[in-house]
Amino acid sequence: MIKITLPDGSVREYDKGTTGLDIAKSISEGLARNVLSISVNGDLWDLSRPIHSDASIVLHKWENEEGKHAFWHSSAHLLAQALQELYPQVKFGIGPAIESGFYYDVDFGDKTISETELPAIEKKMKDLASQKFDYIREDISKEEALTYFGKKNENYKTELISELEDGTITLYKQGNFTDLCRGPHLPDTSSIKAVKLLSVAGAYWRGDERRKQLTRIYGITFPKQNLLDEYLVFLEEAKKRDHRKIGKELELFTFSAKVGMGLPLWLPKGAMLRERLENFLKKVQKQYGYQQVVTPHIGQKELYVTSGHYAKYGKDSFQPITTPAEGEEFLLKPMNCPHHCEIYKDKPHSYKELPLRYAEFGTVYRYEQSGELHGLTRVRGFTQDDAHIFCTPDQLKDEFKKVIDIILYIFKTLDFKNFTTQVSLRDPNNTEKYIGSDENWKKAEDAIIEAVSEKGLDFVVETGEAAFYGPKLDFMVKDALGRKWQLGTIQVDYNLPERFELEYVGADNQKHRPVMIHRAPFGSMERFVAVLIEHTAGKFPLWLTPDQAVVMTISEKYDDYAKKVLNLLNNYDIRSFVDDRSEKIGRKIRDNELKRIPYLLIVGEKEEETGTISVRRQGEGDKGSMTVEEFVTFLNEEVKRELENINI
RNA sequence: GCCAAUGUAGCUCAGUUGGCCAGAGCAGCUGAUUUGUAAUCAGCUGGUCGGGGGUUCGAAUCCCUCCAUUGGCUCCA
Repeated sequence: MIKITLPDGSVREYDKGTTGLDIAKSISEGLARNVLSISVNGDLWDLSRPIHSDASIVLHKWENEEGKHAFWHSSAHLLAQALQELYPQVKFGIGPAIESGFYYDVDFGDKTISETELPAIEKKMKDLASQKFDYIREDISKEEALTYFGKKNENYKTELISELEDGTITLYKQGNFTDLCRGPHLPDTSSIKAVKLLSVAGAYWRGDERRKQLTRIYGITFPKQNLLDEYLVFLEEAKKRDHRKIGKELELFTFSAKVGMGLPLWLPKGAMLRERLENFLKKVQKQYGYQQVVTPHIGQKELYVTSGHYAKYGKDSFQPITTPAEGEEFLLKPMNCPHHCEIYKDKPHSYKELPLRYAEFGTVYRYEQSGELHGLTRVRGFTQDDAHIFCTPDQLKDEFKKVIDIILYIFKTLDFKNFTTQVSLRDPNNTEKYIGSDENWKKAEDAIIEAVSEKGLDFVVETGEAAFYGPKLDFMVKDALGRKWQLGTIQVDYNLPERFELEYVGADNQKHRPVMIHRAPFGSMERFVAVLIEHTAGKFPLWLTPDQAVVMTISEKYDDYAKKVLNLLNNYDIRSFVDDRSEKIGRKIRDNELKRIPYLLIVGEKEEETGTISVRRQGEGDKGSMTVEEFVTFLNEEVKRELENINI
């Protein structure tokens, strides 16, 4: 007998060689029906794998990430099995579970596959699933594995195997499909009830663009049809929140093929929104001792040679602008920092002046690959809410922490609750990708980790993700479809001060080198607005929204009164307009609701007689009537509430 | 840049075994209506069917190419 410890601490005895499924059955029939995988002493196992010694276990169901993972991983194998039957020539790459579903990368040889073929593959998957194939685990040696896959000409598999350590390799088999796999898997295919293949895409083998591009098929599966239905509804809802769609509906921005792809054109309402965001941040930054500066959109090539950007990105950037006579070369600026370094160099600095904080809403231009462009989130010309802090090494950590405060304040004000933070460090095995000394990198990386830890942020560390001149802390927020975007960023930089030979005179009357912090709380106005749109579905906070109120007339008899109301609102700085179309009030309500105008003000006979307005809140309905002054107070209090949850 | 797909009026979309002057709803314009809490009625305007080339007696429809967009991959200072 062996002792099995359950998550609640209770211990049960089982025969040696019992399985996860046996344990589940011994607890309850319902659990046995729903359990998908098991952790044995912290390792993920199949439910059918015999347990030979004492262990503590956790059973995973659909509701657990581990359970879903096993389910989708097994589904990827099912997809592969279906592909093998339908397209015998196919060769397999890898097929993992992902955050929502799974994919399989396959090589169809000369054949191309299109999405029109997906329904047939789905059908085959469902057929196979209902045949209840067991997922059978098998241990073999590396040599045997190489021979086995070699015989089948599975060159992607043999490449993977040859890189594995010598020893035992596990295979999983269901029906006549066998795959190299660590597992774990479901006991059998029958629990996969609902299948949806979502898209076909190209994906380079092992993520290397120099290697062959395989066909990736994305899919998702569920143990019940209604879960799939719900997921498809979610996808539809997410589409409605897409910032590209809402941006068009609310007339915030547009693109023109004639102006150029990836170059956003901000329409009046979008420009208004953006301006308010800028003013909001300027106000916060003023309190933190930032000073606004302004620099041009181009700079001499030499500037970027000095900064190191030219060597790193010159070939992949917009190419230099040349002058007619003198043959000078200028680059569109890809970053503001070199310009700000030159501002710093305008005069000598004393340690008493530091930290110096130069801020600029600086528009930069980067050549992004055409296939990368995506609405406002990935563009070729964008405005960073940039600033560079020049400080002494002693001041670095405190300054870094203050920047974190600004970012958290902004996220809180705009109700971004589900952000993640990522510390990006240099790849120690690939240091030639970066500039600067090992010593400076260490100092910079330590400073970030200390500051972030002291701030109590919950962060993940990614090595190899640093900027080429320094490590960074990024704040990531998801869009409506769950795609992660980097918004705020803070970067520590010892290198540019050296390259630009920046100095200050210390208390010891000696020259010293300052440290630089690059930071952008929004990241870029474009991307930030995009994510804000998706978060709010276009219902912006009252303080930010382009139009706060609309005055709607019952009939044209009340046009004059409506204009009086509008004048009053203007006097109180309420952003508003009149809807005096010859339409019924129901129609005006509908149209302005759809335009996400927060307050709909109705004026007719009653209101004119009593000198009031009838107030309706977007999405909520009638709020009764009040005087314009009362409404202004009411609205201003709401704005105050939106902005006051922050104490700097 | 690569793989796959899409592109018909300002917007959403019909229209493919190739065949009468290419359609609808919404938006816009004109007129009627003077309206009380999510769509008033009528008329009209609007498209070189993404651009170019080809096949054909005939192309929105088939082929080639370019452009743009979408979903991914690679990249992201």
